[in-house]
Amino acid sequence: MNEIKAPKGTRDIFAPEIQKWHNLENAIHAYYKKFLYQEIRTPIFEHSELFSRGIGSETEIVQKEMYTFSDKSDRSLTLRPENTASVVRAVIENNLFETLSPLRFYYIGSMFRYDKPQKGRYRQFQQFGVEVFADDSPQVDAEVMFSAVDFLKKIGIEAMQLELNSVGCPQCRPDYLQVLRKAARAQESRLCSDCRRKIDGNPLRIFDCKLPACAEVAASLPLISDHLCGECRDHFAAVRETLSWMNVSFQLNPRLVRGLDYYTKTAFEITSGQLGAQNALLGGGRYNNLIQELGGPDMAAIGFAAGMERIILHLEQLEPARPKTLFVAYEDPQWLAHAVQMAQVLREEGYPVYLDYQGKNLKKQFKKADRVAAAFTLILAENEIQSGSVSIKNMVNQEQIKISLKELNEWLKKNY
RNA sequence: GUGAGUGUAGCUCAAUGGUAGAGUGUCGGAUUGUGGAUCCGAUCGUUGCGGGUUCGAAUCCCGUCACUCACCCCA
Repeated sequence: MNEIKAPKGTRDIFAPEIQKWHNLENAIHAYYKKFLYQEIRTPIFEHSELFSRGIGSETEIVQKEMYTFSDKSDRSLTLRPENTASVVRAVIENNLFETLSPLRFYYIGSMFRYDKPQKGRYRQFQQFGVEVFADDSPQVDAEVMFSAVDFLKKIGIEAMQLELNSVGCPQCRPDYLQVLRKAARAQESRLCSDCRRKIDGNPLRIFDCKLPACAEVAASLPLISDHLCGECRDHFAAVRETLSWMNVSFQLNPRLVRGLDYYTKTAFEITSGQLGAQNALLGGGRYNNLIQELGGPDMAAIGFAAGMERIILHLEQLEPARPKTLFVAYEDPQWLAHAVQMAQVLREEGYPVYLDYQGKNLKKQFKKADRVAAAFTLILAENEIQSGSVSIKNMVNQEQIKISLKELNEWLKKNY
């Protein structure tokens, strides 16, 4: 069998699951309007350089996970692995600082990463996210986190945890990393080979190692929280205080690291125990230097991105929410024209209507009506046509009545 | 990139190395204006793919691909 299948890590979404996606998308649009966010749609692919400069050329994502290709003019393009860099690019390119206010955006769309698929992780996956520009207030950080938690609660997710950290800024992080490297190197012999490599690369990752020996070493390593500069420390304190005003509970996690280089100060993640190994539902933070690095003004920003497949995994299976359907049946092909016209009229009135063009006899058509879960079947036959009426059978309780066509609309209004 | 498990009918799954099956679904029928239930009948497969061992392979071995889960990383 060499039939063509969906590429590894991609999937088809259809009924009944598609209903969850509609619900989730609608909820996002509705919820974020309340905070004056506006939707932004950016291209699915960008110049590769946007991501290597934006996300960081040394990150795992840029190093090994990008879908990069050359187009026919030899431009290096990349399917977006995340959307923040694109949004920043769009805001700069279109001078949105000058024209839109407030500078708050949300997006919904596909991202692409060449990862090995497993539960909750795909090569093409959907994220929604928000970005707030031009405000360095700690209250904005808190509001963004509140909205994330509140939104997830409103769509029915309870079992989640907000984890919070400050990853410092260009003033304090380099100093901290030096201290950390030094401390790690002092205990290098006790670390696994993986962690030894991390010392020079990204020493923060040592905190993630699950080996007991490494965890023991990690417990003794200095924490960023003790090495923040005055500004970062004040900002972080204000963020936590605001969260408590807002009644948002959180867990401080001094080991929380983000996989993208652009984060400064606030970093956060919402995790869930129900997801298996890929337990991050949503992650984000502040990125006060990215806009300038991508050629824009010196402007603060904060945002997050959420994995929609992972959210969908948490949503209860819905009843197939098919709207109540009207089925138009005709006893003999000679009445097909009447049936078609009736369907047109009913659809014009707003009802979902189905009829079976290959219906050979009523028995078959009723079977079809049953399969499409029709609520009512409208029957046209010689009897009805001649008297200018229609028979209506309630498919649930099997009651059947005959009414004149003039009364049909009225009847539907009452009984549909 | 690394590791483990699983690949049999559209779907869920059986079959000690000896003729590939069941349930479900689909289609047809149980007399001509009526579905679901029941009954009867039909349809359904290169056992993921390619090699090897064997008189004989769905079954054992090797390879490969896909799916699932985990490592890694992340949403």
